Amino acid sequence: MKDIAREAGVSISLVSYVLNDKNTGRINADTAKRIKDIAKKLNYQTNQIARSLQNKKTYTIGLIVADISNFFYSYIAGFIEDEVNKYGYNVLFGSAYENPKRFMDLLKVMVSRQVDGLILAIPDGAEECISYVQSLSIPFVIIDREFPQFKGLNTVCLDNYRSSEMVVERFYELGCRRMAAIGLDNNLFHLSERNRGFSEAAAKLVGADNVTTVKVAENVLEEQVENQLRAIVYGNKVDSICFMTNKIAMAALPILLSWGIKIPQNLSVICYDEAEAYKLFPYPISYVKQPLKDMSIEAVRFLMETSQSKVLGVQRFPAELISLKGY
Amino acid sequence: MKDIAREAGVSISLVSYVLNDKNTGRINADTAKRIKDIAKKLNYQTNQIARSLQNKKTYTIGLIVADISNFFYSYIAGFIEDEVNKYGYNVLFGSAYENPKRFMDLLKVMVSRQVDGLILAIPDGAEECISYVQSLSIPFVIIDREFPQFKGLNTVCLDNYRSSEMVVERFYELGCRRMAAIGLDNNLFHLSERNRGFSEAAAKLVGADNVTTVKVAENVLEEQVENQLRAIVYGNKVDSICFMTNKIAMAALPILLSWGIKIPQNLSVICYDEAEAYKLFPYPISYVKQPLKDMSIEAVRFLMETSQSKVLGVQRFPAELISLKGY
DNA sequence: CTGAAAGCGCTTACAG
DNA sequence: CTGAAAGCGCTTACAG
Repeated sequence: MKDIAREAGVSISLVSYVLNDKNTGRINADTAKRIKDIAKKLNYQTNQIARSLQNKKTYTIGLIVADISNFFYSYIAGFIEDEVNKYGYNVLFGSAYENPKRFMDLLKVMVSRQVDGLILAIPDGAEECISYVQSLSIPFVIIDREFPQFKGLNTVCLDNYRSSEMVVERFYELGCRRMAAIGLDNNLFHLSERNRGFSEAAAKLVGADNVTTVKVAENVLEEQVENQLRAIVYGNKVDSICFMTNKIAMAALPILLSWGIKIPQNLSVICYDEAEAYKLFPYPISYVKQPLKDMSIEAVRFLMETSQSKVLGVQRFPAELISLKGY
Repeated sequence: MKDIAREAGVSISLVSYVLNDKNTGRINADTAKRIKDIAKKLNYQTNQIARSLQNKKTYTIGLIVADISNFFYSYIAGFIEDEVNKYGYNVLFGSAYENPKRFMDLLKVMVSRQVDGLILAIPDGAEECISYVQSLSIPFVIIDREFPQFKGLNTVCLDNYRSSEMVVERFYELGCRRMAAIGLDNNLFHLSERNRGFSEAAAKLVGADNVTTVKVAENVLEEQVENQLRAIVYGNKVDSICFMTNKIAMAALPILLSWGIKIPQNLSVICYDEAEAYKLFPYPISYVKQPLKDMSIEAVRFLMETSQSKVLGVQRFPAELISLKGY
């Protein structure tokens, strides 16, 4: 800006006004044009750092996901990026890998970088991070997960309870009367709700004796999925099974395939989350689709309009049950 | 910092020195401890924006990929994030969606945000962006793609020519004598090299008459893949086919499946890029694995050590041919 | 219609 | 061992 001012023979202030289209009414049109031309000639790009320091606004949204290389979060990241761009914002991202300490570190980095808002997928066991982020004056919204023990959190997530009720209802329509679900063994509330929705709806429709629900640990997922699957399919002789997360589905489906189990003749299967991979599976896979785009848009919209300090509360989005090849 | 200084009864300068562990030798240990304690009590986080303005260093790397929701780039993004974190840096990312204008806009945003380095997957037709980024004083490295018409570019990519030679050699070992490849119809050099490597190696081994190579347009990929596949498989009666990008593979495999084609009995198939999805395919899929982690690490390493203004040149990483279920 | 000045929150060379 | 001062590149209220 100093260079532009010198070359145009005006003050830095004036350059600033012109380049930001402020005070346009009172500025000589010729001078304005001259300044703009020089700026273009010099290939001037605002130093956003300096501007941010003055404005106390960085036009940056911090996004902390569990793992950017997981397609669930990379989809979300893509939608969020597209959406914040519409408002002239950019995304600073980080993966916490479900690690509370790493999450806290990322949070502090985002804070020190003065992000204007945060979108957070908070890991299991990071409750103290919630208190911390609440103590900040940065607007934030929690995505995908729920923490009901904290009041007044702005949250965008799936209606998890209802989503697994839908799964059960579909199984029932298909004539299934012995249902199973494999879920993840952790304390994340949204996953408990999924499990609860399944168990309660299934018990009501076919009786608790005909419902099997098991949980597998994340760190030995492959191995436990195989063992549990064997017990459920060959032991309990169920006619339907729901994989409650996409990772479980990706571990379980190849095993069913290797056992020569036919879907849906031998077993009805419904998975959570949309995956391009289902296209490569030789049997039709129904799945619970989360409206990730709508959820992302809502999260961003809230942050952008939060200056009016509105409250979002917990927004639970309805799931959609998709039948890939119609069953 | 002002608050800390006031509470500690010292100057802001001193607080700065202590918090940054500078001049440690000359500072009273007690004073230092007192300042650090107060900082902790006040939950002080440096304002990186102010620091960056002064230091002319933002500790931010700009990453522009084609599409963050594509697993190829989300893997890269994950690796790059992990790696830059080791140096105390963060990642500002953007997806250009293969659109040169969008790419240029993202580039300018990154510039105005004073990123310390750039990692770029430059789209087809964005050559003028290269001149632009070269005119800047920001170190940058191109990832995945090559632009040989520009000299002195620092590039990290696959040894694409050699990779498809390997594919051909594998087909040949398997006894295949009529080979085909489906590639993408654009001008990206790295993809041409893949195609060229395939054509030349195949012509040498089985004669040009026994080699079919076709290209499909990105925007009507699904449809063209189906048509080309029909012509190749039923018309040309090839015994082996290589899908030159992961998108082509994801479009083609379900079609082969629906036609009841058995792999490798009826047709040998090799795809580009590692995809979790292959696990769900009922036949073994061999694929060309790019060492994305090594490539990401190298790109970051170069940026971090570029202060010594070294030259990287074009680093071509060797591909690995993976047989999922050994064929 | 335009400019001088203060200030955003830091860092650091310099003086004491 | 510590502090006053200048400055990073902008913005904006104020004066003229």
